Amino acid sequence: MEIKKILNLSVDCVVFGYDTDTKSLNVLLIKRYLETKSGDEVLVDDYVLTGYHVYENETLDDSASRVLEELTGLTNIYKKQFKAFGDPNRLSGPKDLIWIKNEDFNLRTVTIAYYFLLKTEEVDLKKNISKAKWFSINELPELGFDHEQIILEAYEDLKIKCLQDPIIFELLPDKFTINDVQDAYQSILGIEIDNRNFRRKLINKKYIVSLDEKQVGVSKKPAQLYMFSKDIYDKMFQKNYLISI
Amino acid sequence: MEIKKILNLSVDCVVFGYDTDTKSLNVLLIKRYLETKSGDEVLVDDYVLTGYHVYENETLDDSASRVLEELTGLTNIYKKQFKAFGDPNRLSGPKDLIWIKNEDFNLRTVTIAYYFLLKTEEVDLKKNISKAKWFSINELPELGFDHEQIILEAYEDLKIKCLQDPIIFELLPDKFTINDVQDAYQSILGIEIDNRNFRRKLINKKYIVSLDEKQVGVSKKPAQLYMFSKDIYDKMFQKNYLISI
DNA sequence: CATAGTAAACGTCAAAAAGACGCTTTATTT
DNA sequence: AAATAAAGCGTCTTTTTGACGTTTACTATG
Repeated sequence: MEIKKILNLSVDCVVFGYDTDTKSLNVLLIKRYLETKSGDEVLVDDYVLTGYHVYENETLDDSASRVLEELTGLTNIYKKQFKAFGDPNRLSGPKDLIWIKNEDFNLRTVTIAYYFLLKTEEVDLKKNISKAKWFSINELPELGFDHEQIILEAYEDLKIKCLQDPIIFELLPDKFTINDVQDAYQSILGIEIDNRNFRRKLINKKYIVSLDEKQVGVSKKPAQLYMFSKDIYDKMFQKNYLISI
Repeated sequence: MEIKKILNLSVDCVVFGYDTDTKSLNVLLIKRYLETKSGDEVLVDDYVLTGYHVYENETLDDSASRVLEELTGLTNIYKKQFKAFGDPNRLSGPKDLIWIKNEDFNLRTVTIAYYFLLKTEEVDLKKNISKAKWFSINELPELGFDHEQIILEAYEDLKIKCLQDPIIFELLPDKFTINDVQDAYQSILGIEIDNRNFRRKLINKKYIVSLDEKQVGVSKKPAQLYMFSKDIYDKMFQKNYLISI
């Protein structure tokens, strides 16, 4: 009995990494390989998201976590399933080329897209065999398939989510300064914030905990370090709905 | 060549309808039919969401819209794709029964779940062949498959979305009173709101437009009618991001 | 036709949050 | 020791929110 897939299911991962030094929100992308029908390998000058088939006995969430772990070695990273992409022709490409990792290139492929939030520094790219590279969200390279659209939709979702939940702290180191937080908001949202008002607002949050530590190795006045207490946050907001339409 | 699907793709639609009279948020569900292997039809005492296979040349969005139109006759209804459900065993059920509409019952089925927002009164259930019925979100019947989970996740998403965007007006008639809006929020969010403060706040929004009309046929002082101006709203909020973490 | 009843609609005051902006402090570099 | 530059504090005003008392306008009823 010949088995023929008529549908292919994958996950794609938009890995967001924030870099505190450059104040840049980055996306982790991999160089795309193609091979011709004759089997020669061809390097195509574009990038794609990491993604892979969903295994037979795997949940979608597990699949996304697996893909991330294979690429970065990281587990327990903030993850959000944000949209499914499944246009009938979404993977159409050069007809004589077949994506090396995907023998089902000509099938309809539905992908469940996730995004992850982590610190750029957390990922050790050198130990990776793959041609992974960070790109600023503002300077994306040529992207294969519909991956630019996927990234931009992830970014939109992230921006909105940023304003509702304290996910900014997923992107920042455990110990951060008030200005780190402000910079992250400014960079991600593309806005300017008054430092003095922002400071006051943030310091007054009970879940922003002042540490007995200051920055070291800075060439100006070292700033106070803080941490985010998820415990306190969760206790404060066990369902607080505020109408703000 | 035998063709065997190893994966089944469907959309499921959570149709939310708000009833201004009963102040209840309802979900449209259909009685589930099963048939045994011998071909007898059996009525199972539970309900399911409307959903169907995604056709070969159809986008996911189109598929959801088609399913809604087949059930309700309605088009151009607020629609949101909110999550994909694809656990390997998510459609497991009684082994000797096969869902009448789904010959792929034993396959892994990934469903892209949408919710729709409309007015309960808008749907004429009588002209429907299907056994569709409205249920209050607070009094759901026994549900088949994982559809209770899907509904509850849709509801959670709706509650959050409600607080960000003016989607409440998708659930209300074109002409409504201030109290209608308050009732809808209270019912959907399960909260109490002070009428005088809510009133002030809502009336001050430029996109809440007072009409030259009042309620008719009420046995008390008839209330002023208002409408929601999407035009004005859109002009006001062409990206206003407010940090409120 | 007056009156009672009820929901609609308006108003006030205080507390809290947001916005704008000036000034001081402190560690480091020169 | 002075200069520098970012960190950090303070003040004043405006806006928003929250709590709650009062008035108005329509229908129903006697």
